[in-house]
Amino acid sequence: MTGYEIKKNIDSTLHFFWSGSFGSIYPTLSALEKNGYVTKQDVSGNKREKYKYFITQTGKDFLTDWLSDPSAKDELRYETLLKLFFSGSLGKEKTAQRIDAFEAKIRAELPFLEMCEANLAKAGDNPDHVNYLLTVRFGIETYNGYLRWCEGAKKLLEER
Amino acid sequence: MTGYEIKKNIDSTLHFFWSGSFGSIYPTLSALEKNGYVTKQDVSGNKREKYKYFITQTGKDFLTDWLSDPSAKDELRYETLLKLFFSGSLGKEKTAQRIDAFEAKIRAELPFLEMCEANLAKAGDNPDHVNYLLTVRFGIETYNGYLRWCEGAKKLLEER
DNA sequence: TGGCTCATGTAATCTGTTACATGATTCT
DNA sequence: AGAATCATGTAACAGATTACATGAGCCA
Repeated sequence: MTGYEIKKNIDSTLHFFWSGSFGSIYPTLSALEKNGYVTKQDVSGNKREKYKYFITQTGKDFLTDWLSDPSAKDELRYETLLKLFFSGSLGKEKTAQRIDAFEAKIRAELPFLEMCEANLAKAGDNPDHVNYLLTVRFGIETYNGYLRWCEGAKKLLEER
Repeated sequence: MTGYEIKKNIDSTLHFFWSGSFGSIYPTLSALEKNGYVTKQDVSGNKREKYKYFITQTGKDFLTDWLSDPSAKDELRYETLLKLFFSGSLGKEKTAQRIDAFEAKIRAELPFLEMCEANLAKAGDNPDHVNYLLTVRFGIETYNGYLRWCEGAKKLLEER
């Protein structure tokens, strides 16, 4: 893929749990090429400049090693919750409004994930599809957990 | 609180959705003092050096402003899922092992959250407690979502 | 007395984003 | 013709971690 295509792919398929900017993607691709993990190929033709990157055997070996290592760093920095944690002084009403806004955001994003799930459930022969489907379902289950929380949270605020 | 106490508190109560190292906490406290948001007080006595920080009115006003702004940046960088996404070549068995390991990690952390919930549900008069309880419940619901995903994921791998 | 926890802080480094800089191509 | 998208890349900056440096106090 090209750097631009990689960015597009991250933003669509991975965006639930990963992100990356051009400012990190292009320098990383250059570094990968310098280390022999990928090769760069000019596919501009007579059009504007455009370079596709291809993984090398060295790159594949390195990737396999990385995938084989089960250790993984999962980072969350959830400012929404940080604010909620310290918002006791804000009052119930405002807190409830925050929760509504959060709920709306989640509900707006769910259909996209469900569409991805439906598409991946159909095309099931490629072994990679199973993994794609698993990550999509992770997003769906997490979001459903969020929604359950919203429901309970609003109930709690009413009671107190 | 002292810088050390702040770190301890983050690691225990907030660690589900926030983190911070001494390398960021101490310089931040110095910056806050320089800007008049907190004051620093020597509470060493005849013991080893120890400084407590207290929020000023300027600090409280700034905090209220920050809390009142509903915009929040929620970041996730979930390497576990990133690896899963690209692990189609690893085979079903290894993938299932990964999921088991993830499930074990989550199950190990849940009792702590449930203990926090029980404690907070009891002491219910302080208005801040409601918010603490809400964040703990967020953790619990999210973790339950993860567990539901683990169950479904293992089923999917068996079927295919 | 040895090891863990308490306690403060800095320096080097790493990783990433935002904003900038540039311009072609395609769609309406 | 104008707007959106395609396409590459750099430079300045921001925010955080890790490792270092130091040492007191407490408990078994």
